[in-house]
Amino acid sequence: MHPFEGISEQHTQTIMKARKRVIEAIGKNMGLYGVTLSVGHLYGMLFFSEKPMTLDEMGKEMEMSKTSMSTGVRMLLDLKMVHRVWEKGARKDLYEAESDWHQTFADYFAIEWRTAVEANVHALNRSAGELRRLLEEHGGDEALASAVSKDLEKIESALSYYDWLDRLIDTLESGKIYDLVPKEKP
Amino acid sequence: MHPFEGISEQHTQTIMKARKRVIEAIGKNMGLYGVTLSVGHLYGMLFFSEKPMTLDEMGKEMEMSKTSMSTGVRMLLDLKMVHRVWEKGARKDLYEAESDWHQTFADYFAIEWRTAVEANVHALNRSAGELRRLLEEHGGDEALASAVSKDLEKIESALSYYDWLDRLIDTLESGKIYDLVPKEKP
DNA sequence: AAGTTTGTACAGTTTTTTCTGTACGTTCTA
DNA sequence: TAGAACGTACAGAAAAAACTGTACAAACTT
Repeated sequence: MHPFEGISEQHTQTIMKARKRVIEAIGKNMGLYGVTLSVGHLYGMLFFSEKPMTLDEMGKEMEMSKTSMSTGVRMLLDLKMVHRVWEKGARKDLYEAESDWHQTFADYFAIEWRTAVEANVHALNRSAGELRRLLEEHGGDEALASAVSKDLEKIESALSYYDWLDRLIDTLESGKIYDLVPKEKP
Repeated sequence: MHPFEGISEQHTQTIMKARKRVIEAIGKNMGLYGVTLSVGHLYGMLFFSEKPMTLDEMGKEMEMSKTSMSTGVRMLLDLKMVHRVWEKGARKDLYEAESDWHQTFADYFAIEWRTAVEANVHALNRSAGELRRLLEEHGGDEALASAVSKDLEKIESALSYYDWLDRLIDTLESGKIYDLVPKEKP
């Protein structure tokens, strides 16, 4: 990261310091996306890099092993926070940070939260089915019916929440969210 | 967790199995809220418990130390996923899972994401200020102006995103989100 | 086809996090 | 006011994770 040809040492320092503050902040808060401090830092670095970077360049800049860069980049790729870039006759793979953070946010939900919703809904439906069957077959048993009904209520309430969450994620994924909450300040 | 008085062993098994599946799924996916598998599991357990639980009861049920229950509960309290319950002349503290998951979801953003937004915005503004000053004072320097402008653009784009995210969180916190994405299926 | 170069799998090490047991301050009981 | 019970701070042990170096397969160069 020395893109500052023709710029004095002092001004370079100022720019680097400004960048570093932001990178640090980003890195620290990317725990919300389930990534390490160092992976967050890697993203921040790529965010400011004006040209796509290779694994070797990242490793040098971060003072970390190439292996770590490889796994770090893969995580960021999975989250769609980074994408591979093609360049004429390039030997090495090149990576670039996704700069549209609205998109990144939406992707995160479409990828991670959607998966969780599906897994939970699956479990909830399965259990709800079993409980409903129990209720059908032994509905006469007062104590049983009462206990099962309580659980079923909780499960149904959870399912209703996930239904809503799923629709919320839909609006993020489709971009319809920007009709509801506009990008530009009202 | 043996609320099943007057229910046969076999039916108790069925209910427990249904619960366990859900608790497991919940626990597994609560990593999205930044908590451990075991804390997620604790939450799931509380979710199905029909009466509020004490730390000792949780420890017994989870087969974990009371200390772990204490710290686990505090995390869940911080996330507002669990709240303390008052009971007539109770020696021990009692805790209960927040059952409104819409609220839990909203609180999570209001608590964790809002904090992150604020920290990042702070850093971005600070750095933007420094860069703008640099630009004002040495705008004549072609190379400098070009480099600084690129960084400023990125920062401003990020700030614009955070402004949007902040407003999105507002709609979650105020409940206005349910006008935009209704709880009930359309 | 031989020789490089590149990215990643894997095993081992280091670091971090999670969990436990003890100790102690606080609050309730008698 | 003495005694017991409760919750948590803290330090150490156990478990999990992050990170590194080596080794190797795939792709490219010549």
